[in-house]
This record gives sequence, C-alpha cells and structure tokens, in this order.
Amino acid sequence: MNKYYTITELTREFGVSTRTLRFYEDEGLIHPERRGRTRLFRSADRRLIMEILRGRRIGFTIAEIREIIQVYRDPPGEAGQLRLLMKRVEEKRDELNQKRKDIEETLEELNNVEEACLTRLAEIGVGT
Amino acid sequence: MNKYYTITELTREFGVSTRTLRFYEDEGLIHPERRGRTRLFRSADRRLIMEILRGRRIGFTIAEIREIIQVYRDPPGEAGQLRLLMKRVEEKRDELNQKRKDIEETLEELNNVEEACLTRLAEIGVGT
DNA sequence: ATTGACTTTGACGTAAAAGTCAAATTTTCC
DNA sequence: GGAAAATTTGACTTTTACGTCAAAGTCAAT
Repeated sequence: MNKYYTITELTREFGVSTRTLRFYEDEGLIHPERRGRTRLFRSADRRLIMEILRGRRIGFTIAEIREIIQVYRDPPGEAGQLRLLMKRVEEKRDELNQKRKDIEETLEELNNVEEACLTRLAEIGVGT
Repeated sequence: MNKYYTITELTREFGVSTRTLRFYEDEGLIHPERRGRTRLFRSADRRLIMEILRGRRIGFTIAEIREIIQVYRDPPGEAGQLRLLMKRVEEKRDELNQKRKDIEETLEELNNVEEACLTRLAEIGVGT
C-alpha cells in the first residue's frame, strides 16, 4: 500500500515524457516527494496528473490549470474572493458550453462525411 | 445582395485581428478575392471563417482545419482514399468524444465549486 | 565494483499561432 | 483632389508547451 510511482511508470501510463512531468513540477502544478534527488510520486500526485492532462485535453493553459488546482488547495474564505471566484466559474462554464456545442456540431459533420463516404463506396464498389 | 465584407468588418464580427485573417489566407484556409490589392470577402468566406474559428476553439491545428476544408472542397473518389478518410473520421470522432467527456466532467466540477462557494457565502454572510 | 538502466539538472532549441511595427499603398470622404 | 483612414506587405518578435541534448549522479543487479 501507499506505493510510490517512478517517473517513467507515470510517463508510460499517461503517454507523456519525463520532460513534461518535470515541466509541470517547475510550473508548480505537482510537488512529488524526493528521495535524494529522485522524484517519488504518490497516488495523489498521480490523480493530480490525470486532472492536469484532462485540463490539457480541453485546451486549458498551464496558468489556468494552476489556478484551478490552487482553488482546490486553499479555497477562498472571504466573501469578495468567493464572489470573484463564482464569476470566474461562470465564465469558464460559458466557455465550456460553447466548446461542447462546437464539438457536437463537428461530430454531426463527421457523421455526414462518413455517410457520404459509405454512399460513394456503395456507388463505386458495386462489385467490390 | 452578394455583398462584400471588408477585412475589418469581419475582424470586428469575430473578434480576431487582421493579422489572423491574413495568416489564414497565407495558410491556404481562405481565398478572398481582390480588387487591386485589397481583399474582398464574400459570405462564403465569412462562413468558412466561422468554421475555422470553431475548429480553433475545439483545439484543431491549422493543418487539421486545412485538411478538413480540403476534404469538403474535393472529396476523394477512389475507394482506398475513401476508406482512409473514414478511418481518419473515426479517429477524430474518438478524440472529440473524449474531449466531450472531459468537458462534461469539468462542468460538473465547476458546479461543485459553485455550490461550495454558495454554501460558504451563506455561512459567512448570515447578515450580509 | 562495474555494467547498464534510469534520473536529474540546466541550457538551448523548436513549432504553432499569432502580435507588433514600419513603410508603402489604396480607398474614402468631404 | 487632397487629407485622413484603412489596408497591405514583410520582417521580426512573442508566448506556450514542451523537445533535445550533454554531463553528471544514482541505483540495482551481476
């Protein structure tokens, strides 16, 4: 239990390079422990990496990902800060809703392209 | 009817710079007409720009967008090409489905953050 | 104790997608 | 038809997110 992951274990699992994980550490996104110089990743780090990569896939910048992580690490306590955060959440939600719409439209187009391909194949390859 | 758009009309409408539209032209994504040196955009160009920007929002590269546009411009006729295209469509679909899932998860998290904010605000600001 | 695999650090490089700036046209508007 | 505003071109710069070495350190196993 409470196993450590080596850096290459994680790079293999997630299909990223060691450079990428070191970069995320330099950028303050993760803070693996050290034995001597060697980085030791706990499963909490591993989960964090999963979230970072999810953020990356949907086009968040490093700065945005860091911001999100920090909100989780120490949520604001003061009312003004809370309201500010809620406004930022609203904005992100709008952005993501737009993106989801874009994706759905594009998926539909892909369906059309595929159908067109099938139709054309049927036309051509009557005897194929 | 059959109006021309100037470059700045379009930059204002879409919130991009002239540099961006010129860049898209250099990259072969759009081909506005010319009167002398001045670019004249037709509504077909305008629609194409909308599609380009949608592609951009969901994280497609210029190269990918160009590829998509070209498929629309001249769809492949040969069976091998058609099958290849269908494979690429499959891959894109997988990618987009993953992205949609990522977005939905993130939207849920945003909901949680917002609720936490509201709860906290209620705790603090009993008399606010 | 040596080989070989892995890891770290640091410096420099790179590709994509524009931004910026200057100079030369061009167009528009009165 | 001439000033002001808009547009073009070209060159150079910037930012982000890593990639690519090179050199040195570390660890495990033989």
